[in-house]
Amino acid sequence: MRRTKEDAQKTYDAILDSAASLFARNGISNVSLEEIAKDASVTRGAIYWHFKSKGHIFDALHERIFQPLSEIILQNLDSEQENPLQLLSNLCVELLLDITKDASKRQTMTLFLLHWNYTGDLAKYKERHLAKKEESLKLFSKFFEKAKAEGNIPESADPLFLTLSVRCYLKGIIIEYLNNPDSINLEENAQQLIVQFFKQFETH
Amino acid sequence: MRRTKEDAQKTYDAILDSAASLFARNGISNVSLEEIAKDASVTRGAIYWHFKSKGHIFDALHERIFQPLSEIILQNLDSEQENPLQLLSNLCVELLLDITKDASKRQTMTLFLLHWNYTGDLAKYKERHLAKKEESLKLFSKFFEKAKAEGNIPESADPLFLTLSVRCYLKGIIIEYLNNPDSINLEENAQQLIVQFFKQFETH
DNA sequence: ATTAACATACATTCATGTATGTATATTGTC
DNA sequence: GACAATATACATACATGAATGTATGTTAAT
Repeated sequence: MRRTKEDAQKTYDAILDSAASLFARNGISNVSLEEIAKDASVTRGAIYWHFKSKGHIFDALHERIFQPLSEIILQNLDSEQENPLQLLSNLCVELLLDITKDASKRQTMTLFLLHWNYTGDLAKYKERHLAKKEESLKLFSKFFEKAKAEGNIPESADPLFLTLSVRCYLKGIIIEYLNNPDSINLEENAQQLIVQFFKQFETH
Repeated sequence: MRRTKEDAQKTYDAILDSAASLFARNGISNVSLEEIAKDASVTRGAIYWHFKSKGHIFDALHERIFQPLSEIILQNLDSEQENPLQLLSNLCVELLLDITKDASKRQTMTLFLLHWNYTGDLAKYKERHLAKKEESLKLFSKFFEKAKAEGNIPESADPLFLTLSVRCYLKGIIIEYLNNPDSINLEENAQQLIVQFFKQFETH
């Protein structure tokens, strides 16, 4: 039953898709390879052909996801139209709205914000994954550096510190939403949540 | 080997202590009853005597924890000394500092903010636990209601909405800290993180 | 005497990993 | 361009271990 290379790529993707969906719903350690296989309409044999273990699947998912994220941020950073704080604010709002619309991204977020848990088998990936997250999140501080350069925030402000603040706020909102979507109507309130938050940066 | 009632209570507590510690470190489904038993210096027999299952232990932990939390908030709410926004701000700072100091509270937070995951066996507890969290978190809005009554925030502001915002921010900070403590120096920065955040509520 | 508070032993299930089978794409050779 | 040789892309079968739940044994408090 040997398949063509394209076929193989398809099953590879199907396995990752199923894994992402199941991991997000049930948590990594509550999902068996058998479940993933069934969901992807293959057997465990196929999974073990493409991946060494469940941990390896998890690692592959991380790869597939964090590449695009950094690129989006960089793209936004490049556009020089408005003032950087406004840009960052808009980016945050879009990110939140995106999650409500795109099920795949929602799964991803759920997986890496809620069900991460790097114990046992997954321990070996922790450092590398954290490093990658750090790297992409550091891009956020560029917005504040620009804002500082243009005088939109006071000289005394520390870009890294403000970045941390935004990160935590965003993370909190997203996690709250993923945890129980009924508690926030993100589609309605994302805009206001962010705008209200950014008022703390107004110079007066 | 029948023990006295006090002895029984001690092993009951020891089991919960061990479970909290191990659950927080490794995630609920990555901890076996055998591990808990060993850590508590008993056998699985003792655990099955006191609890029906691992899920039941989890549920008992939830009980043991969320009672005190509500009480703390209510206590703070009662003191009428300063303006309510200042009170809330201080409460938030203290809560953050507390987590850095008190290992037990840190475990609790880790367990219920990070490793919650109500799937399979735990599904039956989800609704009740969420309701209890909702209840205790709604107390936060009382601060904003007071602030509104005293004219510290504009008439147009919605207490529930502002509460949501604070909740998300706090949650984000705590989770970021629990996730990797190296990324935030909470002991140093808690104060500033909160003060900066509360600037958005200043009327000007 | 009875039952509470466990400890021990066992039976079962489930997930993982590996070994093996197999059909077909692909590659090299003429 | 036909044909064999080989590696690929899986499926199937099995072996192992770990975790759970339960049944039963034991001891001392009540």
